[in-house]
Amino acid sequence: MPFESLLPKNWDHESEEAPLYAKWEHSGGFQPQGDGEPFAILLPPPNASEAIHIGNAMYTIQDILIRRARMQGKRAFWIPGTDHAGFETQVVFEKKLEKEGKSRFDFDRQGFYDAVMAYTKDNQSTIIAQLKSMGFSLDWSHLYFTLDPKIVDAVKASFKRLHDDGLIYRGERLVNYCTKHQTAFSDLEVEHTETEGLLWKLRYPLTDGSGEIIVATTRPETLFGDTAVAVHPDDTRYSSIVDKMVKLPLTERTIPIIADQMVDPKFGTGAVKITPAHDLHDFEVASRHDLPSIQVIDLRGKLNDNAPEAYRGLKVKPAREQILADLTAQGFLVGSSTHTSSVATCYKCGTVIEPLPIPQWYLKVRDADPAKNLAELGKEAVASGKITVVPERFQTVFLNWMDGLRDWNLSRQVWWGIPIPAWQCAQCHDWTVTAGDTPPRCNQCGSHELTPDPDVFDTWFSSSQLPYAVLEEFGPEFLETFYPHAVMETGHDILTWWVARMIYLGIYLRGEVPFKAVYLHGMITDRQGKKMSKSKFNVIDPLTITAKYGTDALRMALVVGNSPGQSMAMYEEKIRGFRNFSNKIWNAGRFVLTSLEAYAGPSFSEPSEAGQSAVADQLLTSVTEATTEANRLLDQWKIGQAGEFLYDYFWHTFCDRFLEELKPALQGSDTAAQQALGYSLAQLLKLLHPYVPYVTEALWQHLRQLDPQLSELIMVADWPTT
RNA sequence: GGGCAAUUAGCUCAGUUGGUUAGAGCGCUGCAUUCACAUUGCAGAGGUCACUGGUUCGAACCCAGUAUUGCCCACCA
Repeated sequence: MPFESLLPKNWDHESEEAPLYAKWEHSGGFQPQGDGEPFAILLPPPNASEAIHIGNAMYTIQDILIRRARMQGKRAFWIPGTDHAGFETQVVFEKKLEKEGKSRFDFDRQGFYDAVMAYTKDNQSTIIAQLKSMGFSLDWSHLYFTLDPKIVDAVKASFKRLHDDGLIYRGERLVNYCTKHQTAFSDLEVEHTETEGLLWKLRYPLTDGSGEIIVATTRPETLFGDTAVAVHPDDTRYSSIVDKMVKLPLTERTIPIIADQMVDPKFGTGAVKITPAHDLHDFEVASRHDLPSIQVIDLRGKLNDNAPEAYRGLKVKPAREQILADLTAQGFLVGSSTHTSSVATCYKCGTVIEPLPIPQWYLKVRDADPAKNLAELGKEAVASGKITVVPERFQTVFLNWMDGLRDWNLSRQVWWGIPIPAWQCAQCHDWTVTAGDTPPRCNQCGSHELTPDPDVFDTWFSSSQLPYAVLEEFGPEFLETFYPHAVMETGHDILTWWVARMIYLGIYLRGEVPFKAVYLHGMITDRQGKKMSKSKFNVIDPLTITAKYGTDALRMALVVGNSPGQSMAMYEEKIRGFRNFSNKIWNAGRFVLTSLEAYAGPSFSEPSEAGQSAVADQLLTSVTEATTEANRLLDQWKIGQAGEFLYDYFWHTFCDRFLEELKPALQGSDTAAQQALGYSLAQLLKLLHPYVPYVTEALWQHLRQLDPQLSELIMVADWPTT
């Protein structure tokens, strides 16, 4: 059949893409094949309960890496999965409930969990379909979900092991607590925002009647939790009254004046009230001076029974107003001044974080024993080059981060997630940790009165174990073969949340780095360089784009003109340009196909002998050079540059120059020139295939009709080398 | 307060580690249509490479500093 009538003038992505994907998937080529070098990439799991967003479209980089590896004959294994995204999903789900006039408290705990599970599973099929439509060559026969029983078991077993090794402990300290979401957070989940506030000066009279001390505070409502007033040891203004007692306003309680280095004599009045239960500094001062701690704010952000009756049950803000009014009335308020400070807020809802004394499970990141020093183990892996970081500058970011690493709070007061396998004894209050099974008795005193910890793990604790937990889920031979993974490709924004934790947990728990390289891409922004967010109405939905311009166009637009770690603007005109490129490839292919319709020469899979045409010879040389250049860039992780190079080469050298110059040869019977042309096209399609898989595969299928020796799919064709 | 990045054409950005006249896409100007592709081709205009010094035979690139923007980290009550 003549190609001319067979092939439409324009690349028809709409009708071509889905059948091609089905063909790939059914071929089994997405699964690791043969016995080449193992090359695994774990898909950073998208949130199962959300639709795909433009950030997920950046998985294109992984697809490019995996498709090239596959063509290079490696055992390419790209592992798909979805994330239960504990807290994130619970927030979304609760918002949905709120719209229905319900809350999670309308469910019992299991009922709620089941409802979220159903909701999540429901959405999961949507996101899988969306990932497929992006052309991603993921091995769907090995799909994981972060709450798969085996993964859950692995996470609990790790917790037990870390606990037994002394790296997990029950920390009695202040935690970052969001009173709206009713859960604690790690330091990472707290955002600091500059806020203009007031600094009040309060008069605390000395009990011996010899005077008073004026303290400066931004939080007068915590006054009932004060257990001391602190001044700097060298501050001569106060040296004579250190160790004297003062009477706490609005109460009958007396507290001491103490001296501590922490106090900045130049700030405020040089005297600060110490509220160990509600301030991180004060907590430390209290532990140095052995001061008691009195909690006056409860988990809902209201004053509790430790406050005088008049204030109990008031939320922080009204309580503050009431207390200030009373202090003023009784002459304790000396004055106030404006004051800018950075206030800790919940990264999700913006509620001011309340530091509260709640015991939680912590992972100890430093230890005197080098074999247990997680922070140093992680550092060493990167510093020594066992893990390559791309771009390089993030290596410094990583190392600096590890230097400042602090113990990690693993507990979340959330219902959706993996329950922490710990039980508290009603008798001795000690904790018994297992790998999941309910313990028969308390490890400490043998009592049978055990209560399970109601908390769940921080999602990142489980996701940080995915590199091995997922492989183990598939079977021990997978861990054996594919660990460590070839590369972890993700956004630079989660270097600290996720990548760092995967590294040190992988090294400690499995004795080897989880991946050999980390590739960090930048964030996608709108044309003005602003972050995309639903509330700004500047989001680009990847599926709308692919429907309009084709998947290949979006894929090119995402990687070309971008370098790792650098944020990148995305807008429609840019994508349109790459739609034109898809079409250019299509038409170049169409032209070659129609020109060679009657071709009966040697296969296109090998370069021809020296041809009769000088132009054909130049073409072969040129394609060889282009192949070298593309490989050189790709070997240096320069995916964007390689893409741009191939774009430019194909369009302006192959098409504009060689196709034009070879037109005369195609009219005649210069078989050598024709073979050179067919060969060159095949090579270029292969080089382009990881970037624009659909249009290249579509053409390849037609090219095979001229040359049955070509592989069945370009997806598994031999990668061009020189 | 500390750290990291960015600053190159009207716009969005590359620039392969110091080497001729600094590149691309979009936009703009002019020309071309029975030609694989107008989702095209050819030609062209457009840049003091943020600024100031320094190193060098030679700097967009290296060094020191300045400015602006963005991001990350940080417990000043």
